[in-house]
Amino acid sequence: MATRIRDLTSQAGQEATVQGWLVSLRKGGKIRFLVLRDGSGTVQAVVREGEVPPEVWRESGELAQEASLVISGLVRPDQRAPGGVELVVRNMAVVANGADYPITPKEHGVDFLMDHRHLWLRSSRQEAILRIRSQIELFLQTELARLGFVRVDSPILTPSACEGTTTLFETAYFEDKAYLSQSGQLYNEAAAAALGRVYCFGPTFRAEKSKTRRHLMEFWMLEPEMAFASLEDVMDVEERLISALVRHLLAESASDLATLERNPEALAQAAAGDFPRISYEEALAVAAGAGHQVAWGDDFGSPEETAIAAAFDRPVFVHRYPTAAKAFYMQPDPERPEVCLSVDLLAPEGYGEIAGGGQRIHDLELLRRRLQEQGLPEEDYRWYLDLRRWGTQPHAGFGLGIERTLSWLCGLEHVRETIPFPRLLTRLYP
RNA sequence: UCCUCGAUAGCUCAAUGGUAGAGCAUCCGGCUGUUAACCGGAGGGUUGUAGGUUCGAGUCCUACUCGAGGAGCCA
Repeated sequence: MATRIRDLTSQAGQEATVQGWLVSLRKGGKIRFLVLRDGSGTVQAVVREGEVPPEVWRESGELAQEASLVISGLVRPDQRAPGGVELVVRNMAVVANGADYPITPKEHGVDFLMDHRHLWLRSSRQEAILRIRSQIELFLQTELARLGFVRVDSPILTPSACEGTTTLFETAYFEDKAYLSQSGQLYNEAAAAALGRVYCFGPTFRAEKSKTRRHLMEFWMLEPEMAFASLEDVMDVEERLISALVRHLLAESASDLATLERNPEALAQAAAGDFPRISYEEALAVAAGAGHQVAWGDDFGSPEETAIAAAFDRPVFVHRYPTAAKAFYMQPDPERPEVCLSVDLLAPEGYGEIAGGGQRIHDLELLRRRLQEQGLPEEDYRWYLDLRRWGTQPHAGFGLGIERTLSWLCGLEHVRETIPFPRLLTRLYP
C-alpha cells in the first residue's frame, strides 16, 4: 500500500512509495524537481541523473502536467523543500503521461474554469473547498443525531407545486407530470409526527432565473423539523448547530481555511454563539438607519439584508415577518396575526440568508383558510391536512442552505465554487 | 424579464481609425537545489457572428450570439 503524502513527515529516513499526479516539473541540467499531489497533500520529489535507472531519468524529463505517477524513494527532511520533507527518487513508474493540460498555474477566467470544472476540481483551492464541504455535511448530521434527530429522506420527484410561489422544474412521469423538489419540509412534517425530531438532507431545485453570486438552480439543503416545538426552539437549534460548526471547522479545517486565505478572526464571533434575535420591525429600523427605507409589509431585498447583517458581528436572526410575505404554512403570531412565527438567519459580510424557517400552522381550520387565501387547491394538500386531523401539535423547523453557508465560512466570492458541478442559469455542463 | 459591463493566440491580457503584440502554455536547446525556477530560440490569429460608415475598422455605428455582475425571487 502506498503512503499518502500527508503521512510522509512521520516516515522521515524511511523508504516510501507515493501515488499521485504531477503538479509541476522544474528541470535543471542533471537534477529535476517533481511536485506531486495525491489529494492528501503535495510533496517535492527530487530526481538526479545517475541515481535512478536511465529510463526513469529520461521519462522524468518528458512528463506533462497531471501525469499520473507511482514514485518510490527515500523520505528526507530538507529545509529547501516546500513542506520541509522531500522524496529522493529511487524509482518511478509512469501510469499515464499527458499533454497540453488546459489549466496552467497561471490565471484563468471564470467561463474557462467552469468549462473545465471536471479538471478545475484538482486545484488546491477547490480541493480545500470540497474537503470543508464534506466536513460540514458530516458534522451537521453528527450533531443532529446527537440532539436526537433521525434522518428521513424526502422525495425528489413530487406531484405538484408544494409552496406555489417558486418556479419548479417539470419532468415527465410516465403519462403524468412530476416536479423536482424545492423543499422536503412538508414531508418532514409528516415524518416529525412519527419520529419527533427528523431532518432531511438532499438536493433541491429552483427554476428561478436568478443570476447572482448567491444562486444555484440545484443546491443542497439540510432541513430539520421538530414536533412540539416553537419558533424559539428553532432559533436555539440553529444557533447551536452553526456555532458548533464554526468551532469545529476552526479546529479541524484550519489548513484548508488557510489555503483559501480565510481569516479565522472573521469567524471567531460566530463560534461564540449568542446570535442576536431581532424582529422584522427592528430590522426595518436597522435598515432605515443604514439608508434603506423599506415599507412595512415588504420583504427585504439583498441590499437591505446585507445592511442589516452588517450591523452585527455574527449571524443575526430576523423573526416575525409579515404573514402576507411568507408561505401559507407559517404560523401567525397569536398575539399579532399580521406577523408570523418565521425566522431567517442572515450571515455576516454580505452573504445574506443562509437559513429560513419557523413554526408551522397546526390548526386544521386555520391552515385551510390560509390555503384558500393563497389560492392553493385543497385537494393537492389532502395528506398535509391529515397531519392536522390526527395528533396535531405545534411544530417547527428550518432549512439550511449548504452552499451559502459554505460560501460564507470559506469567504468565497460565489456559490458556484461550493458545489462540485454547479447548475447555473446558463450552465448545465459539465 | 430588466439594467450595467465584456468577447483579440490554447490561457490571461495589450494595441491614438493606419504593418495585430506580450507573458504564460506548447516545441527545440542550455543549466546539479529549484520554489509560479531561470536563460536562449521557434511555431501559434477569419480580433464572437452578420451588416454598415471610412481611402483604411480589433478600434466607430446597428443587430444578433455568448459570457460576467446586479435587480426581482429566494437558501
